[in-house]
Amino acid sequence: MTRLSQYFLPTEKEAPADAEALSHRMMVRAGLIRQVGSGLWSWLPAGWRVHQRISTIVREEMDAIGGQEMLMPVIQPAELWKRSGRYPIEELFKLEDRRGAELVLAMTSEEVVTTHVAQVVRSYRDLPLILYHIQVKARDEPRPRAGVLRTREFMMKDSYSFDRDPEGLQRSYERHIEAYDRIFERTGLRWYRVAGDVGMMGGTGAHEYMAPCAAGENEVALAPGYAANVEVASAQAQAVALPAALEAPAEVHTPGATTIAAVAGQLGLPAGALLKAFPVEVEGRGLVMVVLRGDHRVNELKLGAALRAPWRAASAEEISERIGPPGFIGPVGAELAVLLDDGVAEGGYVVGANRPDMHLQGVQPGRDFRYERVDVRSVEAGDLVGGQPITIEPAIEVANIFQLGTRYSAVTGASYLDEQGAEQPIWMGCYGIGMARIAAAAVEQFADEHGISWPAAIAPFQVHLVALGKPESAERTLADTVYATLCDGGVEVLYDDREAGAGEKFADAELLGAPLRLTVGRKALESGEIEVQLRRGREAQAGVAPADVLARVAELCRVAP
RNA sequence: CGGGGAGUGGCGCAGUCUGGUAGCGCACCCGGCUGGGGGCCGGGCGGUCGCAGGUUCAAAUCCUGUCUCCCCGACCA
Repeated sequence: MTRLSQYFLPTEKEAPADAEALSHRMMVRAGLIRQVGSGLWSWLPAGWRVHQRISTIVREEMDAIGGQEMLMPVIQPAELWKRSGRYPIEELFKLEDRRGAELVLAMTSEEVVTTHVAQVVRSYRDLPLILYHIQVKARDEPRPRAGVLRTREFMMKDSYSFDRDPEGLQRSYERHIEAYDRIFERTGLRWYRVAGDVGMMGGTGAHEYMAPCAAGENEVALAPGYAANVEVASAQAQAVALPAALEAPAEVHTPGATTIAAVAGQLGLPAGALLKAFPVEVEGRGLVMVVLRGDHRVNELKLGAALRAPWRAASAEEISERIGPPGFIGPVGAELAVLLDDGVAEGGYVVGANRPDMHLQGVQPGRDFRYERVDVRSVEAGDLVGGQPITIEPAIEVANIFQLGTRYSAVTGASYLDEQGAEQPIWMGCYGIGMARIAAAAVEQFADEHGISWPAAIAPFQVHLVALGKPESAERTLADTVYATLCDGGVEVLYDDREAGAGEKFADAELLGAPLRLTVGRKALESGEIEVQLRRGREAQAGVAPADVLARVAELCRVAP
């Protein structure tokens, strides 16, 4: 029962001046959210309805795979986080109580949930187990941005799976994939699941759920049958026309040419005919030289994964001392290990000669320098996967799933006794979904110049009922009747019973974006039919007699996007 | 953390350079008209100009400090 004349829905004609992202502008204008501070947002009644509908879908699908909902605190003892090694994370909010005891605001709940499981689970008979909660998360983001897309406080569903062994973890992980696929199918979003970075979580597998949209902070590489975050994507490089290798490398004078562009320009060659040397200092291994095609870029995440150790770019001093003059270094004759990127094909390349103002031409990898193959470059649009060119598009990360392994169970002593009575570590997975990002992604994907256009499954209201005509008029009386019918029929309906002009009411209806708009006015009185319009595409539908309105709405809700 | 920008009624802005009665549009309140795409007329309410200090006869305006917010980048377990 929601009458707009009484409803706290502060719509605005103009968006805040400093709002850039579409979802930020639209959600504020539509009266769904209001800012409290940087990265801190209130959800107003209509916005919270959207949020709740998303939570409900998530909850239903988590329950469907046997997840058990619980609730863990936002404020947690720092001790737990020190034990897990996550206390130094800069994004972790740290605070003290009045006695000076150290506390944190949880960004996720691995520490707490693992503690409970460690205390309770004793036997292999207690596993597997999936626990989850829908709770506030706090993260001291260096830069909150774009409305509710990146905030310092937000609601997240986080679930945790506990299994006896890696095979069990794999099964729990796959169950989550099923649940998440269904969740995103139900939300009506455009989405895809991509291979993700396992990062410092150090697990054995990770996927991210991505919703493509302009405001997205991630980039996803796509090809038929392939989708991966560019952070981890691999693809076959596009071919580049190369001069043949010379019988032996030949020196060429390249005065002042310290960049790929400068060398390519002086020699009249494409950048891809050069090799780029990127010396890095690797912990426990010392200086190594990463070599890529001149037109390729190093992907630092992939490099970190390939090196399997912390690393940093070598300093200019280290380069001068150990290799040669910066800007003119290359793998030939360098006395250090060379890691050659997969993007470098057979051919004769130009490389730095390790002497000032000199390069070498006709260099052939393998013949002229020894190397170890790695895949450390960033993929680019047009690279091939399975013979098909990839495209790269921005996307919002709306969920992620990780196979954690035994990292947290080891530090909290979460173990069980197997059939032989031997103590075994519990294998864990963790799985997150952000409700706010799903809402924002839906706005980003479907809004048009008139406003939001919600997928029916997460719309704040199914029906936006607009009453036109003077108060107390016959059309108002009819609208009241229609409203009562819809409410009695269990339809989620927002009734615009305000004393306002038609234009204002239609504009607000399109801004708020309910999938279905019903209009009761003079035309309805004359024709005996209530007008029906779908928000998506603003398509007028056949009218409906007041007596049939429930059936018609039910029918349209089934076909509405 | 680096770079850029902004704080003036609820929202969007002008005024600041060149110190001198704080303004405009929208919204809001009252009255009337209109009643199918943000309509019209008339009358109103509402602002210590982010905060603190300084200069001055006088500060939204000049100076110093400080807080907050936004955008780009870095970062993003």
